[in-house]
Amino acid sequence: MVIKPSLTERQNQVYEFLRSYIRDHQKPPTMAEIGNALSIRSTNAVFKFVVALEKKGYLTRTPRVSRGIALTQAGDQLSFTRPPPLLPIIRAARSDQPEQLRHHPTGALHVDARLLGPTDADVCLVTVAGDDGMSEQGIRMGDFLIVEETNQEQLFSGELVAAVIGERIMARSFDFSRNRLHLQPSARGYAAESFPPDSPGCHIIGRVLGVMRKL
Amino acid sequence: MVIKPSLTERQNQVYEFLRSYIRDHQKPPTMAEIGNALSIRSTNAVFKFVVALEKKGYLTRTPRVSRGIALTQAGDQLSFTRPPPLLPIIRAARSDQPEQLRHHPTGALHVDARLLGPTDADVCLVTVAGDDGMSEQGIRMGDFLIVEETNQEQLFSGELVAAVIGERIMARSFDFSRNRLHLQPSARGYAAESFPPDSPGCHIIGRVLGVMRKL
DNA sequence: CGCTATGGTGAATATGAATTCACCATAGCG
DNA sequence: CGCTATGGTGAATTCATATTCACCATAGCG
Repeated sequence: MVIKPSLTERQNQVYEFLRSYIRDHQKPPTMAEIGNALSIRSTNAVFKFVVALEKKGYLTRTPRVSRGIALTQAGDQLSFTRPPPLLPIIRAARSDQPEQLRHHPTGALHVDARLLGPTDADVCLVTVAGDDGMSEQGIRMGDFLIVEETNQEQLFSGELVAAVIGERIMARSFDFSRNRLHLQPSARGYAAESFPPDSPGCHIIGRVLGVMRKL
Repeated sequence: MVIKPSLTERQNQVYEFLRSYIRDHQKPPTMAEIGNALSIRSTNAVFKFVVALEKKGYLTRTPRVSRGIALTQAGDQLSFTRPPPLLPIIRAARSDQPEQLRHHPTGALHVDARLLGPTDADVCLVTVAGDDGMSEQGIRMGDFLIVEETNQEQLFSGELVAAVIGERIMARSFDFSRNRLHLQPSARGYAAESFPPDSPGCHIIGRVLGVMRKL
């Protein structure tokens, strides 16, 4: 078991116990329960561990409240406690009618928040329709792309983006230069495409945060 | 708001409050907190609601334990889609000690049941440690593989499997012929490996059901 | 050596919280 | 009408839990 930075062996044990207890019971343990698990007879010793972990930022307490312990983000609780968001799967639409995209989801999948990372934007899933020339990026036909919906101004050159080109959704490497939008596939044999800003033939959905595939 | 079978309006309100409180606080509320939210001044009234909900199977209590309420699966299924399973992320272990694998998860991620498909076996996640020669399959370094834990007899030739070879976990195409186990990478330049059955140098974790990647 | 951090025991204390008791109001029903 | 289920008040009681106090042992360090 990896010991977290600045935690002693024993503090780490307490921390790991908190994680497993919360996962199993859907609520934090009491001081006595912690002590019981780690063979500490005095709740005082446990209390001091909890305070130490709080000081180091691994948890927060609500004083004088039973089971008042909550693990912090730093301590990595999001993934196993909060139910993961349900992301809509959007289907292709014509690039000159991008508003249509969000209104006709074909389904939805739960995606763990840790695959999303910190983002305030809406996130959706798009399916890769065909072999779209991104095999070098490990993207294949049928994959789901996790897409953070951003507008063009928030993107950096070289980022992987999902875009509607014509009536197809594809993944492309993004580049904006010489006042034109360049969308490049990763594989040879596929043509890069280039559009003027606000071209009706091309609509950027957003940044690709991840990929999911069912075999 | 849809009222669940056999719940009164008020009982339903209590139940919905429990759900939202647990979602927001990662722990169940106290009687007083419930009463507070629903403008019930007497904890006794709240207590009677909780007992009623317990009797109807919407929750279970741990008597005389603070925050001893736990919502049941039954109540969950009626009210919202089941939270996706939380799969442990297992780390490399030596192939001659495969039992060790499950006992030291390094974390866990929620994975939508639709990516898993129908399976009764245990499913876990493994991380792809390095470029392991499966780029033709769209598998890259750092990817999570969704692995259905199966033993060798249940596998078919040509299936993609995850295996512990030496101390590394890798994805390989599975083939059993001439009384030997053949594990082939997809890319040229990587050697296929071949083992006798039950070789201590190789342990099959199971069939790869899917892939997840965070960029 | 004295000083400090860590990890502990055991008991006392105060507050949090579940549970019980007594009693009330309203609505539906045979 | 009397009966029962539901929903409620307020206070008392008892157990659970957090927090504090006093004191101890060990190891590393200047």
